Amino acid sequence: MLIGELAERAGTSTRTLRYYEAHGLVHPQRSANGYRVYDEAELRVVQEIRALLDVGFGLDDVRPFVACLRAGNASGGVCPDSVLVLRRKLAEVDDYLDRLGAVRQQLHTQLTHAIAHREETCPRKRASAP
Amino acid sequence: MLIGELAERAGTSTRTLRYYEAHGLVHPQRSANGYRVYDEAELRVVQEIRALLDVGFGLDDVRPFVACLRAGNASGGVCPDSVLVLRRKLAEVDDYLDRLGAVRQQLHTQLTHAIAHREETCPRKRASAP
DNA sequence: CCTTGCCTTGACGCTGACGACAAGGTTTAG
DNA sequence: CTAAACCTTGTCGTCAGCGTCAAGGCAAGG
Repeated sequence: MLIGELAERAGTSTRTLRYYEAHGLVHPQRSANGYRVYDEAELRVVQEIRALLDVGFGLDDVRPFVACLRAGNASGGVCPDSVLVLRRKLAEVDDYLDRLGAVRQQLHTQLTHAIAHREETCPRKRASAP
Repeated sequence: MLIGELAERAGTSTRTLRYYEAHGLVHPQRSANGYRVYDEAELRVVQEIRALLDVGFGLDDVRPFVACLRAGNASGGVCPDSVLVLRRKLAEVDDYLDRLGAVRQQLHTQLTHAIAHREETCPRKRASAP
């Protein structure tokens, strides 16, 4: 399988696949003319990479998962290194959820305050929207 | 007040203040020697900018709040344009919270699965941790 | 006069995951 | 012969909010 085919099958671009290779995530063989040749298994690998990036992982975070897949596991997440990353990411996400929740609260408060302010400076006849 | 003093009082850098100016958020006067001269009110403005950026706003989002403060309001959030931004941001945050929650769920599931997998391939004597 | 400590503009660096070219080789079909 | 459709490496651009020099002007104290 050449790079174009893999790109299409994985729903990505050739540029992306070369980028992953430059960062050590895929190691295609080369045919006589210098073309990259991928075997079927790489499709799974690329799909795993894409899925993890979509979820907010960085390329470095993805590496253990790729290695895990290459080691013959059906899922990239079952190896110890992957689990470490999963734990760390879960903690990060929880952290972010907390902060984002606080932000949401703040926005809500500001909005409420602004509405109240509008009612105060420009009151309606009783309490009804037009 | 010169730029260095404002920077320190606002807890930021001179570079940052010049950056805000380049993007039309502050308009200091100039003294005879070309130095930027800020009046006291600008401190509030800069603090508002910083607060909003910290919460995840972009510079463009911040503009209405600055204008609102300059219009004499005690809070930058009470003007109609600011309220629009607040509403939009609240929606964005809610959206992001949803997606982040889904991601969290996925991570949790993967972790659970990985633990189960470990128990399966490398079982303990009964069910206890060392 | 010299140093110190402000200030000025200008311009490159950074982070991440690519997109978008440029300039060229290969293979196949017509 | 040539056009089409692959492939190659290399390099620059993107987004945001600054950090970090660089090179120089201005003011004041000793």
